[in-house]
Amino acid sequence: MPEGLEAEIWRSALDTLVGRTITDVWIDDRVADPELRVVLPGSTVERIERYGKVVRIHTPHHVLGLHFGMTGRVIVDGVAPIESLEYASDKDRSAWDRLRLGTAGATGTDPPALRVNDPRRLGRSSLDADLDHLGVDIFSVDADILALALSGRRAAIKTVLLDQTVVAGLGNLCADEVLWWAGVAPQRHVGSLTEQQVESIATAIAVQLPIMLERGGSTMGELSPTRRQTLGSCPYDLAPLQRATIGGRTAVWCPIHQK
DNA sequence: CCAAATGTTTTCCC
DNA sequence: CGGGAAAACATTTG
Repeated sequence: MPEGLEAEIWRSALDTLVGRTITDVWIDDRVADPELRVVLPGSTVERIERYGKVVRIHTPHHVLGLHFGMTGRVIVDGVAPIESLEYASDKDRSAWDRLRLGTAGATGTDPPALRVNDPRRLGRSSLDADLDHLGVDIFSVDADILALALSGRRAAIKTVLLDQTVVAGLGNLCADEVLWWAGVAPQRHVGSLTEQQVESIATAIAVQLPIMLERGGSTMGELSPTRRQTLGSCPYDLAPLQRATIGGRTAVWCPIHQK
């Protein structure tokens, strides 16, 4: 579930922690840096930042980076800003918690201020990780920047858009959604795209992602999870949607208007 | 039992 | 060192 849009929703929700002092740190050492429990207690949350799919919690001397893998979710003061459809039968199983932070101040001690819950354990919590390897953030894309980021790449556009070193924050759902709006087929190789097509992709990123964010995240596009799964008809021209594996991920697209 | 799942990372080959 | 493809990772759900 978590793509850049979900990370942004969680960043926003985590703003409530700013100014609080971290008192308790509990982590699953398999997916979190053990140093966290040494350096975080006693430090104050200064600000919350997001870059790509990573949420960063700044304290005076360290930055706690949260990456959510495929199934990570955030619970703030006992409330989940996003309710995942996946694993919905038992979503609050505490055995799936990978990180818990308790804070002094605002709320009592009972629900941890922050829980990261991740059944599949593909997410990671890191300390002072750098972002150098990431490409342009999804909310900073324009046509020129995208053209530059794509230059030198030859693989299918869908694959390249998912590469976090090219554009940081696009996941499988948003990538398909963007290409659907841009009218570009996912298997098209980057080198074969016209300037106009690259521009359309940049526009789709700039226009549609904020709309999806407002609606609640990467599952709120025209190619909804239901439509993807049932392979219904294209909402634009009613042609039957197609599905294939591209770059190791499931791609869904309209064979008529996506060229 | 099998396939698939919203994401990286690693490995191997050019 | 870089691009690309495929496998690996871990766990649950349908």
